[in-house]
Amino acid sequence: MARVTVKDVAREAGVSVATVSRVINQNGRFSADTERRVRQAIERLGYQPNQLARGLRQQRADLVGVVVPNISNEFFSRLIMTVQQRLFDAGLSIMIFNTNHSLDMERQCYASLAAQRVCGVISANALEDVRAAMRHDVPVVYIDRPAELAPHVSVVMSDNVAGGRLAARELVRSGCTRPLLVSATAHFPITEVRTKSFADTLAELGVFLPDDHVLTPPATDFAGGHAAAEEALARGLDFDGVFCETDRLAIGFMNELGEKGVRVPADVTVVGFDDVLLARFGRPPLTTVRQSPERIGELAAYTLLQMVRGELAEGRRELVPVELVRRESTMRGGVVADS
Amino acid sequence: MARVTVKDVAREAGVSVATVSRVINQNGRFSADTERRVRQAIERLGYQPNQLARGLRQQRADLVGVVVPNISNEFFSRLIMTVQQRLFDAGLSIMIFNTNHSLDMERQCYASLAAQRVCGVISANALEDVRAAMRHDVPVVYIDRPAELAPHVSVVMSDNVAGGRLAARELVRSGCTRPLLVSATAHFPITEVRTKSFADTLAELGVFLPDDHVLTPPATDFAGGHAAAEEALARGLDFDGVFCETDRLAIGFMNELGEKGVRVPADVTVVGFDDVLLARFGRPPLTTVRQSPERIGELAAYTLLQMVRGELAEGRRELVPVELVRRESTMRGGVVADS
DNA sequence: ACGATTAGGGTAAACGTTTACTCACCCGCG
DNA sequence: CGCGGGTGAGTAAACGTTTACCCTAATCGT
Repeated sequence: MARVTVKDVAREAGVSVATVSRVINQNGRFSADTERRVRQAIERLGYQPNQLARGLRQQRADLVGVVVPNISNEFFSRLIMTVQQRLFDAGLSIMIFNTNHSLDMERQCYASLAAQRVCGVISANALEDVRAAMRHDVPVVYIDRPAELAPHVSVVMSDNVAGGRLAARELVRSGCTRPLLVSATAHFPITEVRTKSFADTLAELGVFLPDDHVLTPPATDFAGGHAAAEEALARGLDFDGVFCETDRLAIGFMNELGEKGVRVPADVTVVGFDDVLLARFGRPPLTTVRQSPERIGELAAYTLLQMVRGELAEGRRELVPVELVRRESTMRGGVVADS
Repeated sequence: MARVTVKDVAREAGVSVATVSRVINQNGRFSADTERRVRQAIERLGYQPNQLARGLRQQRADLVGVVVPNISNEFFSRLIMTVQQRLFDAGLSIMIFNTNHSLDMERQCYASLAAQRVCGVISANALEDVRAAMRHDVPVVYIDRPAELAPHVSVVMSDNVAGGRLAARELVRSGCTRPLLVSATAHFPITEVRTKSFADTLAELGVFLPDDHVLTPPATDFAGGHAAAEEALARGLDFDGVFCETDRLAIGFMNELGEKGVRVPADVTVVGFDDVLLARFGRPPLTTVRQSPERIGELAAYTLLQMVRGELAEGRRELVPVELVRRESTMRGGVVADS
């Protein structure tokens, strides 16, 4: 299986390599007849341009780096799927890196991306400045990071202020007067904004959130929620409503409540954040603030494309709206499943 | 930020480019003193070798392609995390593609990987022959695909025969005499093996699985399980135990049963497959056949590395053991949460 | 003492593209 | 009829590495 190069195609089509290149990239001039001959030759030989050579010549690869803290978090995997789809359609491949929330790993990722001469980077929950780390002024889109805008630096994130407010209002609406907060800030700094907005809104509504009603479990997944519920019950905290800053926290929390005979929503109402697939199919179905990784990914990809093409000089900031999805976990008067 | 090349390093260190290259790649000969000078120069200039140029020269990139059907499936995301970690440690970057179970998309992925001149491919649940599609005899590790071995072609998968048997035995042990099967074969051809082994074992144990007790929902996630349970109840099927070929199917199934007042495990016992994170924290905690994407990923990465380095001529087949994790969903005599 | 070997390192070709320069030709216009 | 401009296409340089080949000096064996 000898590799077929542009030279072979040129010979086969009876033209020069320059012409072949021009046809492939649709720039420069060539006659319709020549184009046909070249395309036929490409087809016949099964030619595939060597991206390495192309990248070397153009001083950048048709490749973008995507850096996320935890790919097995549904938010990020869904984000990646849309980003990949959109960029693929634009002829770009993506290179995904997982940092495990580690700064060290993040640095290594940026180094690797720099070595690959990627033409752009999308970084979610970045702990560090990408361009500084890469020593290269490649376009960057930050997701869920409060970075300053700059030329070639954009930011996309959910409207966490609105999110926190929606959660607080829904909890109060469901009759909650003694709230509890399960925080995710330890792993996701951005959620600090949610927390603040949630607390502020509660205060506005005249509901008090005591300091010891703020739990910060060691993880933000089911196990974390489970642990938080255990702790709340063990410490004998008096609460009738919970805001978990992540659906997985909320689901773990609810399940542990169930184990201990505390009923949701009868005894405690619960609001999550994200709207993961399971939120709808859990028991009870979870009321949550939906953020759309698809929409965020779409915007990130679109923005990056613009920057890569030089169509966007200044960098932009996008705040993606969130929406409350009301389900059983906050429906006090609603249907409570069996039991 | 002008790119610094090997030439700059050579000048800075007072040696030739060849020497710099030799030091970086640790081949050829050079004195300890020279090495020190070169390393210092690299450090001072912040030099990072251009992977594109390197790849072009060596006729292959230090890059491996990873192709999966659905990255937001926990099995695959965990698989990817270990693969990435292992290969990264070996100096390789990975390029992930998501096919959405689409043959068309899969073909495009292989084409893209061929264009990138990757040095290896790991493909999970492949629908097609990778090397044929790539027109290039790059080393390949298939995951969960019953491919024929060949030079540079290896296969890693869970022991689905044992898995199906474990599930059947556990269901029968839990007292099930009227089993139900929720299949995933429509999306994951490999699970046909599970199905067969499950059915065979039931037969051996003298338990009959009627044809109309095999459900094949349109999806293999929570929604699919939900739908399957709805269908089973609507059709008035008489069953007291269920094997769902995926944990997500099982969880969706259980939750819908709960909605309808059917108790697990009192009325129906349930066995899943995978052992996703949630299995342990669900209500009730799910008995399941654990397969380890980490172990599979590790093996796949290791095998690919060997093939890439030419240390493994013939291709090998690895069958990764599975294990039964018994939890509440099959514990008839056990503690049943409230209700 | 002298040829053979080895250690250390330099020179330049090659990898497969893209693209800046060319150049030949044709057409239309004065 | 001469000439300017446009059209189509070829030539060759350049991108940043790696490595085959070569050269010099030193070491070693007899």
